[in-house]
Amino acid sequence: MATMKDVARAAGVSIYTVSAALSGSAPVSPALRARVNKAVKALGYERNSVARDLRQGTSSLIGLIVSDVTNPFFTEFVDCIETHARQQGYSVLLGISGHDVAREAELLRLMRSHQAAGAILGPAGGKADYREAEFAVGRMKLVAVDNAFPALGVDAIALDNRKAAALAADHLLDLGHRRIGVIGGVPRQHVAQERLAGYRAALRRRGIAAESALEESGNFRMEDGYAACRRLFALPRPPTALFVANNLMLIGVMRALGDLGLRVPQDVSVAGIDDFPWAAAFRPALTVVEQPIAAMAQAAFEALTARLSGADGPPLRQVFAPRLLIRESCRACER
Amino acid sequence: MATMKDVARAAGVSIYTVSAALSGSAPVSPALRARVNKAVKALGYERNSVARDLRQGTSSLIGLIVSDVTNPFFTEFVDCIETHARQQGYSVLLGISGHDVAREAELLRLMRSHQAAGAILGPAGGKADYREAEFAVGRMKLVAVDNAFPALGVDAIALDNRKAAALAADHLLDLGHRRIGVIGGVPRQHVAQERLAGYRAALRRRGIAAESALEESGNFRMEDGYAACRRLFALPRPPTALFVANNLMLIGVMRALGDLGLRVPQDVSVAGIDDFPWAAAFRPALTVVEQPIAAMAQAAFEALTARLSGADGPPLRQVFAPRLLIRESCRACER
DNA sequence: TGCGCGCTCCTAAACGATTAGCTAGACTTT
DNA sequence: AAAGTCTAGCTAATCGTTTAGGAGCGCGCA
Repeated sequence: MATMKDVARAAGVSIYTVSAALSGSAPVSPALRARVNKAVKALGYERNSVARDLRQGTSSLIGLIVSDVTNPFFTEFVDCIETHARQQGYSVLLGISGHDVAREAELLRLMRSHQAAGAILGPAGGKADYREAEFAVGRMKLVAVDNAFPALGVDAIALDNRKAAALAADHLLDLGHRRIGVIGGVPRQHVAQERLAGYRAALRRRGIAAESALEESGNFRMEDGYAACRRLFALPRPPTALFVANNLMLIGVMRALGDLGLRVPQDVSVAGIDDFPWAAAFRPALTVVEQPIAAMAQAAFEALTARLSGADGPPLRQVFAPRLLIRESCRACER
Repeated sequence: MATMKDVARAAGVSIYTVSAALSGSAPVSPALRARVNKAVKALGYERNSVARDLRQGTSSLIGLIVSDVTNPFFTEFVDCIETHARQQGYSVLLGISGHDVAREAELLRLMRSHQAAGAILGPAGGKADYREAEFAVGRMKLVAVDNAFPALGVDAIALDNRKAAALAADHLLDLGHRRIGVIGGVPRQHVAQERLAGYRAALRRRGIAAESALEESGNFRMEDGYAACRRLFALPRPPTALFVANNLMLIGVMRALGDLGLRVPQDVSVAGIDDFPWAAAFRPALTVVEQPIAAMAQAAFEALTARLSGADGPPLRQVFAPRLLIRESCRACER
């Protein structure tokens, strides 16, 4: 509540001196510095960042927009970004888009309006959604993560999603499965398209024709995985194995299989994308493709700070390698 | 980048008129309003919240400090709060304290400095940590959640933690267990103390003496649960059942039991506090005590907005009732 | 002594919005 | 027609910082 003016008066110096003493922007004699510090303590003064930000024209805020915090990928991602941000003196403005492009745009507007220096986001849409986009407009630097693709025109940090899907699919194929159901993600999103493409490519390489009845998709949420799984097993010839495009849907699938009385891996083999802290504690422990989340978060943050400290040039794209974690949810096909 | 001044010039009106037209703070004729709107669109003007906040002396930011986002309780809590906040026109400044009181204090300072209107937090410390606290200092309204207790001097939203622990412990006792190991939380935290007290009270009511060797504790994280569980089963006479004070440690426990080759519930019964989206998909499905997270988040947010709209009076305390979800991880004691 | 240089510190002008206080015109009222 | 009442819009002060531009002082050098 006390302002610099109050501190200056109490210390018997000018506002300038207080500012200089506190920020170190100009030399201040030890005597005055001591008086200032004493006054600061006495009054319990705390700098008003809003005034500072107004004057500086930018703030120490960075935006962080994810489509769904309850998705363990983003949960950990948020955790990592918050840590980096705090260590570098930034505060995090969190937004959750719920896979909704309009909400995402609104959040970006809000963050611009708060003069956030930059933002890291997992875009909610695909190529088609950002035609007329007020996406990278303004001074705010943007870094896209996860569902990131060149057309966005901003730095992008992504997994090699085709490879990730192929890793899981190949594992199932190696075990002899030929009817592999897939539960893909939000069809509009690039990340989902890539994973589906990776799955199809893996089948094609073995000369197996894609069967559209085996291709389901959902919105990356638990209930979508559940529903899609029920649909697949209502088929006249249900699959012998399942590839699920993300962790949340994988959980839904496990629940659905449990409800259907199907055992994993005895009756059905299941592999998914996205490791999560619980995957190994499951019975059966889940075979999944892991993303290097911490490394991706660090890369995203560093890409942002690089832009903030003036780096320009064309948008950069960093692709990370997925890794297959073979646990217990897949077994050789017996049919 | 365009300012009100630019808009005013483009529309041929004064800054006042632009402000009035955009905020509706004073009547503006349709003609001028239209000119203003046209200029706004043409220039792509967006209000600078920083300037507005400086002038108003407060901002539309609210702080949200949790000890650990990767804890599903807080993950969902953050999700709920963000939703309410966005709907009410607030933006969320996220901080993660990592159960560290100093970091929490630093985050609060930061948020005050950003002129946040208020903050919702899951305090990292216990009574002892907030002696000299600069806790509720300043104009910023505070609401405490989860590890909330009267001594904080702010509105508090909490679970009936004793009851929650007793619910779990009684369930195990009803099944005939007499050597029930407990893995408690951060000992410094009120929430952990209450849960431990609830467990002890349940034993006492059955005339069972507490045995300190069976009382372990951890920092509410997975690895703590894992380690504590290993210690309990290294005992000469290990427990026949386990009560685990939170979800993350429960996962750690399940992992540890798996590594030890112990089956749940055949060899050991396990009950915990905190339901989470995966608990029911586990094999065995986990018996846990559920907290009404959404209701608590709503209560927290409403408590905050009530304070923001001027409600004063003594700190309010709202206590929520826990609910036992009996699934498959507990079984009658055979020894 | 006079000049230049380096320090430390000050004064005052920004930053971009909100808003109190005022004015000019239109409309009533008598 | 004069006076009063509204209304819409303007001017200028204000929020709490940062910082350009300058002032005063001490010191060294010619």
